[in-house]
Amino acid sequence: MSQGVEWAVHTLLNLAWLGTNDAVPTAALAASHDLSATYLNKQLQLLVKAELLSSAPGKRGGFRLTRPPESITMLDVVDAIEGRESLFRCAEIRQCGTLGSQSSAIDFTTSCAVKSSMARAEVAWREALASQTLADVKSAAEAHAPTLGSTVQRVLGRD
Amino acid sequence: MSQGVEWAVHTLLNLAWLGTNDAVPTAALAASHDLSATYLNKQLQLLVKAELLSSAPGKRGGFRLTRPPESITMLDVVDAIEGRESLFRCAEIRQCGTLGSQSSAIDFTTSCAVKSSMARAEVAWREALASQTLADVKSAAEAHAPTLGSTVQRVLGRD
DNA sequence: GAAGAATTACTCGGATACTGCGTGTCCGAGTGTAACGGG
DNA sequence: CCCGTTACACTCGGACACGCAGTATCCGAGTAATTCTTC
Repeated sequence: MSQGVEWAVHTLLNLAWLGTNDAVPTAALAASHDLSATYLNKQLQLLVKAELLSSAPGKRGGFRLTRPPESITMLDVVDAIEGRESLFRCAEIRQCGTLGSQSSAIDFTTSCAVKSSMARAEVAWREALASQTLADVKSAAEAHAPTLGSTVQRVLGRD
Repeated sequence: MSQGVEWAVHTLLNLAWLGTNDAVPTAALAASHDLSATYLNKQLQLLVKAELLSSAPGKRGGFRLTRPPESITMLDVVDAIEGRESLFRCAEIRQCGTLGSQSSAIDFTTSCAVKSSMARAEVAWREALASQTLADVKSAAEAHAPTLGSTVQRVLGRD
C-alpha cells in the first residue's frame, strides 16, 4: 500500500486540529512532518478530487477541510489516495488454458469462487476502515498527548 | 496485490481436486490455465517455502499438497506469496519535522494512532481470510460446476 | 531371467533481464494581496 | 481620504524524470526411471 496514505492521514489530522479557520499551504503542511512539499502536493490534489479538501490559490491560499472530521472515514482517505480499485483483481484465469476450454463443465456466468472469497475479506477490511472516522483517530492520539491540538495550532497557525 | 496470489490459489485448487495421488509438474499446472510455466514455478517455490506444497525432482516429479485442503486457509496462501508484511507500513512521520520535534507534547512510546487504526482494519481482513479454507472455496466452485473435479482429474491426471 | 551400472530424459531451483507503477521533482498558469497613483 | 489600477508574490496544478518491486525468462544441478550389459 502506498505510503501516501500515511502522509494524507497525518495531514488531515493536522488540519483537523487547526480547525477550519484558515487555509494552510502545502509547504507548511510538509514542513510539519518533514515531507517533500511537491510530492505531498500530489496527494493533496487527490484529496481535493475526492472532495475531502478544498484548495485556494493566491496569497494566503492553501488547503482546508471541506467537512468536519466526524464525517471523514479512513476508507474515504484510502480510496482517495489508492484509487477505489480492489486489492485483489481477478484476471479470470479459470477461463483460460486446457481447463478453461472445458467450458461444458464450468458455468462462467457465476462469479469466480476465488474472487468471491477474496472479496469477502476485502469487504471486512473496508467496513473496518469505514467504521473509523478521522475524529476517532484524532481522539485516540489526544488520549496520549492532550496538548497536541494546541501544539499544532502554534506550529501551523498562520498568525 | 500481486497477481501471483490468483495463480497460487487456482493451482492449489487443481491439486486439491486431483487428490494427493501423484505429483504434478509445473508445465501441466501452467497449461491448465495458460500461465507462464517459469513464472508459476516461482510462485510454487514460495508455496514450498511456506510448507503448503512439497516438491519432487526427477522424472514423474512435480508438486503435491502437504496437507488436506481443510487445513489450508486463504491467509496461508496470501502470506506465502505476499510475504507476511502488513499492507500499511508506518514510517513514523509523526516524529519528524516541526511537529515531531515538539516531543514535549507527544508521547512517542505509545503506538501511532494512525498505525493502530490501519492495523485494526488489517486484522479484520486477515481474520476473514483465515476463516476461509481452500476446501470452502473448492466447495463454492463445485456448487455451480459439479463435474469440475472429474474434469480436473481428466486434464491433469498423469495416466 | 535377474541384478546392477550407465544413460537418458525430465524435474526443480536459483541466477539473470525487463517493465510498469509508485516515488520524487520541476516549471508554468492563475489568483488574492498589497502597493501605488490619481481623483 | 477614498477608489481604481497596476504590479507582484505566492499559491496550486499538471507535465516531466528516476528507482525499485513485481513480472518474466533462461539455463544449470539433480534425480528417478529406463535401458543395456553382464552373469
